[in-house]
Amino acid sequence: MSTRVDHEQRRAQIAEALLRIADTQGLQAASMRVVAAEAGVSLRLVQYYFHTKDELLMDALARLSAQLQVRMQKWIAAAGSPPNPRSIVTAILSSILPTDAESRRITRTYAAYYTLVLSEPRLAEQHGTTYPDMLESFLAKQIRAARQSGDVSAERDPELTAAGLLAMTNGLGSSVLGGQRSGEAALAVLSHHLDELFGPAAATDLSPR
Amino acid sequence: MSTRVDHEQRRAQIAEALLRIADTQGLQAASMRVVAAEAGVSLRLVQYYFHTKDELLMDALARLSAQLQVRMQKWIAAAGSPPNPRSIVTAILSSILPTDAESRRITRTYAAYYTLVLSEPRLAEQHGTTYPDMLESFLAKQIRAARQSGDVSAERDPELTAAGLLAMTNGLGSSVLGGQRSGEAALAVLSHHLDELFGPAAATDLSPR
DNA sequence: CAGGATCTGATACAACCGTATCACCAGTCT
DNA sequence: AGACTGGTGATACGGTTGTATCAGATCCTG
Repeated sequence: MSTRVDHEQRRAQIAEALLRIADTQGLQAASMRVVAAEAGVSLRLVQYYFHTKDELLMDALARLSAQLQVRMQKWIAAAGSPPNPRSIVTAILSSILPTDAESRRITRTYAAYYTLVLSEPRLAEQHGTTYPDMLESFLAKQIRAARQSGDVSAERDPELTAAGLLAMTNGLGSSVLGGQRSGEAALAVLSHHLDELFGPAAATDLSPR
Repeated sequence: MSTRVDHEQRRAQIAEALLRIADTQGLQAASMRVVAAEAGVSLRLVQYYFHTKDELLMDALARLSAQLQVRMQKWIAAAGSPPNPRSIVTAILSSILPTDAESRRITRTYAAYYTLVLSEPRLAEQHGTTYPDMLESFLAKQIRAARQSGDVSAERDPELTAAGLLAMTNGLGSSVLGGQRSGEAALAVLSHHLDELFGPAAATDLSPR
């Protein structure tokens, strides 16, 4: 059971290279050879650690998804103490919006995967497609809590509202990536809708640390 | 100035074939040869009418954009007489949502182009990127009118609200394409938010004719 | 009717793709 | 010590890509 090098580390090194290329040049530019060059290894090595390209693609996607989850956790944790539904919802949605370098990278890379999933739906099943649903119901739970405490009007349906907010955030992200508006402008749109959903209340602190 | 065949018709025939492939298999599957086969012509002919692949890609995108505009016009016209801001906004947004075969085709094809634009931003300038901005300000105008007639709360900023609604609709469209929810479910989310924006009033008639 | 523009077919090209193969080196285990 | 396995390099294979070239049709115009 002895290995000269750390497999996991090597796989990470290569997968990260793939993600870097997907971010800057799109997935269609990420050939095995280009990935190998970006990672600073030989083509053979890429083949050795990932028997097929699909395997590499899937592994990298899993890592990307993990990175996003870590980021969201960080933003939620920094959402203010004690955490209330509003700050949690605000933190989650803001963390998805491409406003800083990291989120822009993640969002752009996800977008690169998006069309791949559209033309190859089998990939969706393989990867945790259930994840966005979990996120949506988590948001709905927060909104329901806020509604019971009177911070949100009783007329709002929690599920529909959560779905709408998440979709809006994704749509805003797309427009930022497409260069149609700045990250700050997108955040302003989101904030306006959150102000309207919850009371016109408090200041909106953002970003962790 | 004599031509045996109608150039425009031939170009349309080929470009339509490209769009059909982009819809069903994604843009990366739309090679010159495949497009030629789909259009039922020889590879040489495709090259003859479109000197380069970029030219074909751009021409097809322009046609797609025109198709969407026609569809939106049709929906607006059928939005009810006399048209009021609410019905117009509802018509526009619903027409974008992938609920029927045509809109699903258009949305999916647009999505196929999306990542292409991300990795090759120069394409965006070439194409009418100003179009979504026009749409957004048109929506804002409708909302401002509804605000002045008292149908929309004065606290709503027309521009921010319009941007949010459009982004939400785009985001909902993405989730439908991704198989996360049905077109009807997306429409329910949108309707809920429109009900909340305008009064809880009238029935929501949709789809033309 | 000759001549030139318009249109179409067949085929070639160099580059790149994902994947596979063959050979070799360096450690570990029996 | 010797066989075996994990890790690595160089190179080749068949296929597909966008584009180019050479040839031959078909038709309008002078």
